[in-house]
Amino acid sequence: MDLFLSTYENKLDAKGRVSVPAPYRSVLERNRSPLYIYKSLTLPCLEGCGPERISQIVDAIDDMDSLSKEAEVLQTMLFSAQEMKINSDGRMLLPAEFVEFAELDGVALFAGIGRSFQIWRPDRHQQRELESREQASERGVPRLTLGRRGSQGDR
Amino acid sequence: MDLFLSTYENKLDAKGRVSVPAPYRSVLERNRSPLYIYKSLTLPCLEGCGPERISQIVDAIDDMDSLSKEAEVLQTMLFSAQEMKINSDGRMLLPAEFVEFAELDGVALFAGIGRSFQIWRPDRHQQRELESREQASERGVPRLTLGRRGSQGDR
DNA sequence: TGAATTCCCATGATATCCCATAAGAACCCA
DNA sequence: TGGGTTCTTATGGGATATCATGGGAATTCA
Repeated sequence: MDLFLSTYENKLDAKGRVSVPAPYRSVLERNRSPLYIYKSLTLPCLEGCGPERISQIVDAIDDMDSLSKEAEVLQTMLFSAQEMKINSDGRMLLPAEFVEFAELDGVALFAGIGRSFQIWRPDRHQQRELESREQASERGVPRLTLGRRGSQGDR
Repeated sequence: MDLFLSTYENKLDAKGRVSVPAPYRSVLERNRSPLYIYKSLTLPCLEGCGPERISQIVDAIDDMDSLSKEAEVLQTMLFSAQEMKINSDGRMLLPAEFVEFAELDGVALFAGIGRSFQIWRPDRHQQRELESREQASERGVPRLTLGRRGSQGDR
């Protein structure tokens, strides 16, 4: 079970370098996966993932009318995505465009959410967590069905 | 996983020369693929791809009634297509017709969308990205609930 | 012969690599 | 349990290689 979990705050230096948290790195290395980063479609943060997610998007586009609005939306994810080179020190170089998009300023917060992770400006992330917890207590928690998927068709 | 991703803004000089982004070049070189450029059917931009994509289009046309209007429309993609020579500096020469079609003016924006890429006039492309992001936040991301495909997605 | 195109080289910016240091965490041995 | 040692990880600085791009010479074609 190779998943991205937990949160880490690492420094972003003037050159745009950040250390990728070691646990994330070892997930990627175990799978010999390169790392892809792209701008979130709906949130002011970056998303990181392995190649499976990227090829899901590519395949999804091929399966739909390639001239539709929906396909265009998915293409937006692709052309914001970059394969990141992680150097021997375990760092990657965030291009200026990414830094600006997430409005990072010296610190990058990595938040693992399973098969992918997000990169946030720390104060923004904290605010988002607060909002989510408020919503949970006001409107209740979304239904969480944890049955085994696949073996027995649930749903 | 040889895909065209990310965006790059390169200069288009008076001679019509543009650098093909190095990552795109290495995708093509790895596959020993020549590069084809053609005019988009529906958008004011150019499209670039390798030979597989071209033959996909050819096959798609062969599968339809070759005398139909639809086939005729798709055929216009093909006869606008040109194989581009990439010189030793990694640049290609965009014919005036292409430059005019995409209304390029000194800068060419390359946007990788998986198995192909597009070449835009930067302001136009930014507009397009904005629209897609609006649509995504209003109507949500198109069915990215693409559960796990197959059993093990890797490679 | 003139225009267009290909080839070659120079340059600056930027990314990539390498080494050094420091803080923490894990470890070991008494 | 405590104290010291070794590894791993994060981070800073500087050297090197790569890439985009401008200019000009050589070549081709009409």
